[in-house]
Amino acid sequence: MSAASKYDIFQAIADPTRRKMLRLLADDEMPVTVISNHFPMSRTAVSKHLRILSESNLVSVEKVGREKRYKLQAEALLELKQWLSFYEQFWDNKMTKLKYIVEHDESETVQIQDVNKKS
Amino acid sequence: MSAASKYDIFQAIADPTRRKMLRLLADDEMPVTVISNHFPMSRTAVSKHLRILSESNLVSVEKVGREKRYKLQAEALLELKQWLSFYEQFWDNKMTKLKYIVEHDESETVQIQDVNKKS
DNA sequence: TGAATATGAAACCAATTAGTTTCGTATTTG
DNA sequence: CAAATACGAAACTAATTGGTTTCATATTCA
Repeated sequence: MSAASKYDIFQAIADPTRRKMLRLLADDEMPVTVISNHFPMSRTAVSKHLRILSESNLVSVEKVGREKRYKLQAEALLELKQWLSFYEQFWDNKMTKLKYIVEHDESETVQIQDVNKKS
Repeated sequence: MSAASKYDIFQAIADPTRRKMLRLLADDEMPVTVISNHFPMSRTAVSKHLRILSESNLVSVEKVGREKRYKLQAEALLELKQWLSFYEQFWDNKMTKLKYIVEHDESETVQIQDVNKKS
């Protein structure tokens, strides 16, 4: 597929500014200058963030005339989803427990914390 | 609930060492010394990583005698899942497209890349 | 063609991060 | 009680990060 991503996706989304950029690009693709209007930093700084997002394949770039359109590539987030999926078993267990408590009406008001209590 | 997490969860999982620690603790809770046997760094360094995981509520600590048992708190990852869920709409679109291609047998061998091609 | 626009590379800087070693304090055990 | 064990705080360091400004290049437009 594309070149091996130099940047870790976990690293890429660690920065709040970059997460906001992804969210912005989810609405529409746009060039650097437009993107930088949404952030309190220089266009160059924005450009650097975009490079990191690009190197982790979270955004793609298309040159149109003298501008470069940055576009969200959400599929890159599948790696994150996959990573997360391993841990779902733990929530599932909690959910199962919670479901049990609710169904057996062990208390009047269900307190989420109770799910974690030692039995 | 617990004290406001000083550490961002995105930040916490950005580090590969910390991700490995979470994976290790998924198998069982254990004290620092045992954990540090799995990593090529000092016990103190491991301890610092655990503090970050702890401050983002990804692990909890229970003091047992002179040791402290670190335990995975996978529910903290729900924040990540929620963040991710917003972007699922994009994969879903791709999936819908792929499903269409498969069902209408547009080519002998389905090439995943085709899904992204301009129409 | 010449001015304006869009962009990133380069050099630089301050703050943060991930590690180290050294030391102090609990707790257990002989 | 004294020695051993478990742990983190403190002080320090090197590398990385997130930002800056300045400059060069490509493209468009009048």
